Order: sequence, then C-alpha cells, then structure tokens
Amino acid sequence: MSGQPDFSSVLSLIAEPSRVAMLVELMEGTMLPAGELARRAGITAQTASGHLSLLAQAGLVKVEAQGRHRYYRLASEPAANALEALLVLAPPTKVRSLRESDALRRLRKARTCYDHVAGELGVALEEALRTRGALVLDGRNYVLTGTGEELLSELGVNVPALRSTRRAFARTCLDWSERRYHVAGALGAAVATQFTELGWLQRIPGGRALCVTQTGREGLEGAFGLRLD
Amino acid sequence: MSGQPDFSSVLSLIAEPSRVAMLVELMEGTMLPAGELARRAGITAQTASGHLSLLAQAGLVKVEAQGRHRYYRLASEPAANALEALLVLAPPTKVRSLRESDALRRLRKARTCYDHVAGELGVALEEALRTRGALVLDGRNYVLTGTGEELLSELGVNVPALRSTRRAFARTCLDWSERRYHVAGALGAAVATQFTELGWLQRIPGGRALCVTQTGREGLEGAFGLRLD
DNA sequence: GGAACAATTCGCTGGACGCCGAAATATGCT
DNA sequence: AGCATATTTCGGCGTCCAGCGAATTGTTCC
Repeated sequence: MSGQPDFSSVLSLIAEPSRVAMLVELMEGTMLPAGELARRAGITAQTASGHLSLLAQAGLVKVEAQGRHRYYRLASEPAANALEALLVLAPPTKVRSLRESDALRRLRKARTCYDHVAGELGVALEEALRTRGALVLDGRNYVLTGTGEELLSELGVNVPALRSTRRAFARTCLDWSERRYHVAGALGAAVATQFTELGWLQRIPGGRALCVTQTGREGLEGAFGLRLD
Repeated sequence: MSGQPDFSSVLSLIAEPSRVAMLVELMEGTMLPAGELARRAGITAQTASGHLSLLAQAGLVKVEAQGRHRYYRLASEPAANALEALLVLAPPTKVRSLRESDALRRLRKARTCYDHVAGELGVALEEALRTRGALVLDGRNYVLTGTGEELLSELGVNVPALRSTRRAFARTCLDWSERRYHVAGALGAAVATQFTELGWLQRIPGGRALCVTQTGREGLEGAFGLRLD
C-alpha cells in the first residue's frame, strides 16, 4: 500500500539472528570460510550457505573462492557503520566466556591449517621468506628460489623430493585470522613436519592449535630472524 | 552459544515494513496520534496499535496521552541516529514516488543528520562548494581551501576556531536519500548553526526536518549560486 | 581412480508473526 | 444518558521462512 522505498528488505535481512551473528564475526575485518561462519553462528553448513548467499546477493558481504574454501568478508563500509550504530541500541554486551576467548587467541597465534602452519606464525614465516628473497609470489603459487632451497635444506627439508610429488609444490593459502597469505602445499606441509621434528613446534592433540617451544623460538630467530612475542 | 549482544531483537523490530514506515514518519520530529500513523502506514488501527506497543516497549518511541488521543514520537536521539545509519543500507532509490509519503519527501529535501545539514540541500551545498574550489575531497575528510575559508568567513563562520577544536574538522558523511556525500564534522555543524542563526534554516524542535526560509533561498543563491526547487 | 572434505541446492516441516474482524475500554460531544 | 470517535485487546487465519536431512557439485589428498 505504502509506496515507500524498500527499507525493510535489507534490514530484515540483517535482523535475522544467525545472519547478524555471522556479520558481527566479520566486523573484525577478517575473512572467514563458510564452514567457520556456520560453526560460530551455531547452525549447520547448509543453513549458513543459504544465509550467505542472500547476504552476498544484497551486497552486504563479498566472497573470494580459494580452493574448496569460500572466504567471506564484509562488502562495504556503510555496512560496518550501520552495524556499529546498532551497538548503541543493542542491550548491554554480554561478555564472552574466558575459555572461548583464550582458545581464539591461541588459534590466532599459531595453528595448523590442514597440515601446514598458519596464524601469526604462518604469516610471519611467509613474510620472512619473501623479504629474504627465498620465496616469490606467482599467482596462486609460490616459487622457491635457490636461496630459499638452500635455506630450507639446511634445516633438513628435502626440497627435491617435494618437487617430484604429485601434490602442488607451494600454494598460497589465505589465513582467516591474519587475512593474509601463507605457504601451503607440499612445501608448507614439509616445513610444518620438519619444524615439529626439530622440536620447534608442538601440536596440541585434538585441535589445530600449535605451541612454539623455547627451542623453536631460538631456532626461528636464528634461521629467519623471526621475533615472536 | 549465543554470547552476542542481542542485535536481532531490536533490529527485527525496526525491519518490519509497517513499523519502519511509521518510524520514518516520526523521524521528521512531529508527534503523531496512533490512528494517523496507521493511516500513513496503510494498515488498520488495531495492527498499528500492536506495532506501536512493541516499539514503545523496546524504547524506540514514547507515547504521550492527550484526551482520547495518544501521540507517539521517537524516544531518543540514539534511536534517530540508528535509523539514519540503517537507512544508508537501503537499496538505491527505486522508482521514486509511486506514492511517497509527504514526510519522507520533506526529509529528502532537507534535514539534519546529527548536527549538520543533509538531504538534497546538504548534497547540493557540498557540490557547490567543491565546484567553486572551496572544498577538496581527501579520503574521508574534506580540505577547506583559502577560497572556502574566505567564503564561509564572510557568512560569519569562525573557521580558525573550528580548527582548534578536538573534533574532526570536516568529515564526509554518506546520505541515505541521495547516496552521496555531504559535509559533517565541526565545519558541517558550524555551517548548520550559522545558517540557522542567519534565519536561512529553521529546525523543527526534537526532529530532523529542516525548513528553508525565503531569506535562506535568496542567501544560498547569492552566496553559493544554489537554486532550490 | 577412490576417499575425504567443503560448500551448495532441493524439499519439506514447524514455528513465528503480520494482518484483520470482532469486541472491549476510554474519552469527548450533545 | 446516548452516540461517536480513538485506541486497545483477543482470537483465528494465512503466509513467510529458518532450520535440517538428503543429495549434488567441486576440490584436495592418497
């Protein structure tokens, strides 16, 4: 009846509890895969997929395909602004449980992404390798230079063996906590394995979290000049 | 699992078509009786009554009884601000004016956004200043040139005083009705105040609607070459 | 090639809610 | 008092849609 512009369609899209939960997760500015968003919103992957499809169609989020993952992020600044304005109206913020917060912080620090190193450590490692001329970005892949092969070989990584496998040698992988790329593929996996072998990293069973040992701190600083907090 | 602040309850309340229509009507600042709101939203009195009851319960509107009428108005400044921010998300203006409400048309024309001028007037003002070389866009801010400072000083705006305040000098602000930028920040507020002081604009107390006086029309054309419909 | 995993599409169901008709309450007018 | 108007409450009806199970597509790993 009322010939008003359609305010409510976008608003009701945001209003739905699961959807707004996912949008809030994205407010941080990070990109998150669909499955992770589903988990955080407490819904199944199918439901989340439907929601994300609608949000993308409305131009609220944008998606970037990365292998079998699809990373979502907030599309526009007005969207973030409106969400912030809502904070004023929303009832007082409840505090997240400390346990969750700790887990999240640990994951941010260092974790495995499938079989390679991600998180701050993974990103820092990638950056150190590139600034040292050991690694060069080439589209979705990395090229390991002679310098890089020498450096990693000294640490016990058998680079020639990796090149002969059918698995992609060194792929870029997008990090959800850092929103930057790190090294995946055969090389990434081998580095993670070798660092664990050297006692630099310890995997926390049953999760993706990684722990950097004291030996690891020293080793990483010696080999790559990395200083970890 | 939902450790989130409860965005969705407030937002879904706003998102409903009939309710947002009534809220937009109230954005003008006037108080309206329940029956009038029902008529403008194109619903029956019973339905509107239910909606208004919910909105009042959520603290978005307040009610004042006068005789057998009950006058509703927006409850708070944060509520108006949140509406302003949310409307930015609405899809680009469709076929304008199928049967657009008078209130909405007035808000489109000229209104205050927080404390500065928005709507067609705000956008036209920004455009006039830029084409005259008085204002230059610089990311999220504007830079006022010497020409601009001279121009505004002639109208009685104390520009140097504005620069010494801690508030951002001149920010861009996105307009929901025009989908273009206008001038906010200390400068935007000072301009709105000064224009009101000069008798060019009249503000409806407690509301966002602005009225351009005949003096204002002449003054705006003389100073900025603005021709208003 | 086959298994595993991420993500999407489809079909269905149960619950939520906007809407109005009818009736009730409250105020104002004559 | 009697009638008209303004608003609210109640009960039901119809619709919309979030949610999940099942099946499909696409990618990675062995």
